[in-house]
Amino acid sequence: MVKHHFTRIPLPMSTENRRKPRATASGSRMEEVAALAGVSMITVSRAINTPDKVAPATRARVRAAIRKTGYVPNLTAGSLASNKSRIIGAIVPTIDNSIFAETVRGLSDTLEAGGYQLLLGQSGYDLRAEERLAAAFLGRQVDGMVLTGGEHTALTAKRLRHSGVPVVETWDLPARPIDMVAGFSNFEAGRAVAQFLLARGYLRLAFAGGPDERSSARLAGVRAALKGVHGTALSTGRLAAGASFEGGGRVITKWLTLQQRPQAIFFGNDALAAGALMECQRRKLRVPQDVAIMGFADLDIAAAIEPPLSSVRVPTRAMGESAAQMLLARLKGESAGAGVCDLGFEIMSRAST
Amino acid sequence: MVKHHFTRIPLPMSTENRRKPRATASGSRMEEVAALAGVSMITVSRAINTPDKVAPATRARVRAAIRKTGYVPNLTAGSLASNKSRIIGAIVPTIDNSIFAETVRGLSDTLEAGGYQLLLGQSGYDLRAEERLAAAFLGRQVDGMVLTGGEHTALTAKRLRHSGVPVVETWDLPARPIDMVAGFSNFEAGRAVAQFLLARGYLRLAFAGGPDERSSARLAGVRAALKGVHGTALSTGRLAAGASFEGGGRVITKWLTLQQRPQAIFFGNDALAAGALMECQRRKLRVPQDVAIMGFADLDIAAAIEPPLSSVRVPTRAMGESAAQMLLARLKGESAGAGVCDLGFEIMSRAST
DNA sequence: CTGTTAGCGCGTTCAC
DNA sequence: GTGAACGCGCTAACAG
Repeated sequence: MVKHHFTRIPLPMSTENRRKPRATASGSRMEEVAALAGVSMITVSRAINTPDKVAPATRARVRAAIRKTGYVPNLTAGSLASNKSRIIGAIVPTIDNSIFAETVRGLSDTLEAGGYQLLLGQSGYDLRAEERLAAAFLGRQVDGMVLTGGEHTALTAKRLRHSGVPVVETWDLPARPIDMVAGFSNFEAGRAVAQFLLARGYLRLAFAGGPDERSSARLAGVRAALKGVHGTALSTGRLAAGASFEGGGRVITKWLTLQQRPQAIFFGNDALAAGALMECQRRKLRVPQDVAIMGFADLDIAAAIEPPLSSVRVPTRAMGESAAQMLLARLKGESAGAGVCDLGFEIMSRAST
Repeated sequence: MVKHHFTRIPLPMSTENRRKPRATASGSRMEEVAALAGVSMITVSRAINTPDKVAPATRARVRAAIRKTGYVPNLTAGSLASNKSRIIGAIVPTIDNSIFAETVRGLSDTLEAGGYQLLLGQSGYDLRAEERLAAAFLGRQVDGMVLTGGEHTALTAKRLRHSGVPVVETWDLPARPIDMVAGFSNFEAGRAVAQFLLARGYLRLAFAGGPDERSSARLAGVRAALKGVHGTALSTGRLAAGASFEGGGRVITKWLTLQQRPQAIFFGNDALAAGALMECQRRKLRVPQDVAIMGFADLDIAAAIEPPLSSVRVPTRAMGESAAQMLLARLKGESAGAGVCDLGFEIMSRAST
């Protein structure tokens, strides 16, 4: 009697037991295209990715076959094989706020033109959330990362440094960047605003901004400008994250209760400043006579509102575009690319100050 | 003499010629984790993806090994093997415009809570661009798609239908949806606005909106409401895509040149309407006595501006959240999920009308 | 310019 | 509860 005790005989699985080709309604595979065009798969691959390396006649046949089959390449498989995803991950605090939306738009437009796509995450100004998103993005083999600001958890920074993918930090000039930077100095912007206001005769200033790192840097800049200047004063109020018209209005309400009222208020962004301006309209307060108002970011509303709002023009869109270009350059192998790109800012003096 | 005429002897390639394990700075592979934990790869996989199916002790050892190695799973490889990417693709006209930004935020937040990520594309109101983006997203094996509006190229619709991935259209109620819908009726919104204005005694109306399909639907609704009502008139002006304060101001300038001036202007969005309002302030025109102004979307600025702006509250954020929930439900296998979700709208009557 | 071979890193399938 | 093999669909590396 034969004892059936085979300790593993690696028989090929019966065809029935093989994993079925996926029930993909999503169409044909490269193999079919190759068969139809009478070439090998690699030729199809090249006709798609590097058309120059394929003879024109062959290329035409492959293209025809692609059209006939309705073939859509599976980029996931391509990514796995090539270790290139052609995806860039970007993390912004929020997209509601037009200031970051512009940066995302610059990023997205430039990346799409370069054949890359944007995986977008919102951190909600929460560095833990940023950490989770960054990990998830790295797991997806993004080819590059764009972050907002220079403040991250230690783990985020470590992972990104070790990942080997190019990284661009935006919206600030971090003292110790992870990799590349496309930003401007929030500290210098704060200082410039304070100097501007001082020069116009406003000595008692107020600062009303968010709790984030960049806002803090601007506040530090304001402090630096005021330091040792006689007769100056600074009140500060931190607002919850986010930029609302309503929040700006509340600052005016609060301001009215103060004893020594500040002569000028520097807001963390134009939405707050515009909200304050509208509250002043409602209360018949004169701007800038009763209180001068300064915004930040120079959104469209700054020039449109009455009275026009002084603000700080920052390179919102340019930061996105530059970040994308720096990444694209690095990904093309131009490793020499500029490391830190200071895109500057500009004080826009209008009627509100 | 032996004749060396081997017509292909599949010798293993010499080790030197093998493709090198990628120069990945990005860390360890699952194999190393498995070795360290003394288990097989599949157990590591299960400890990550379906922890319940692994004994607690084993799970703990795997977790420790993951921590020690700093292992980050390669989701691309996982996607290829499982045919699931845990990525949702979304295409909006633009992200600059706060109205879509809110929807994207709702989407992103809900998807991230469900373990999915958002691949974002901007079409710039261009259906061809949408077509390209949709193809690229499908090629990336997205698990679901979210589109803005119900108008797409025939090819886009066909590809999406054939793809088998769940699709949600937002911001309108298409007559013939591709799959699911989370929106509201732009036609009815237009009609409701016209009826609202007529009821308040404004008979000569103007419509100033963008060139997109949803704007056209609202205009059609306005027309329907005016039809057969004696003494009414309608001027229309189409603005370039996008919503700027400045554009709204220009409408007022144009309006001043008209002979029979419309008594009320219905704008395609609040940015235009607010821009118009600010232009009126500048020109000392009284709102609504000289001209009534109606916005759309009920952005924050509508309630904040002076005079407060009548508008139509639309479920910007809810559309994003609902779209995400519908997709997540479908992806969990709850195929019964509601097909069309009309989230409605609400006329916000304020001082500008 | 075109083809052959091997394998990217993981999840699925079945067996135990 | 755990494991072994196979292959997802494509591209890198070579040879011709």
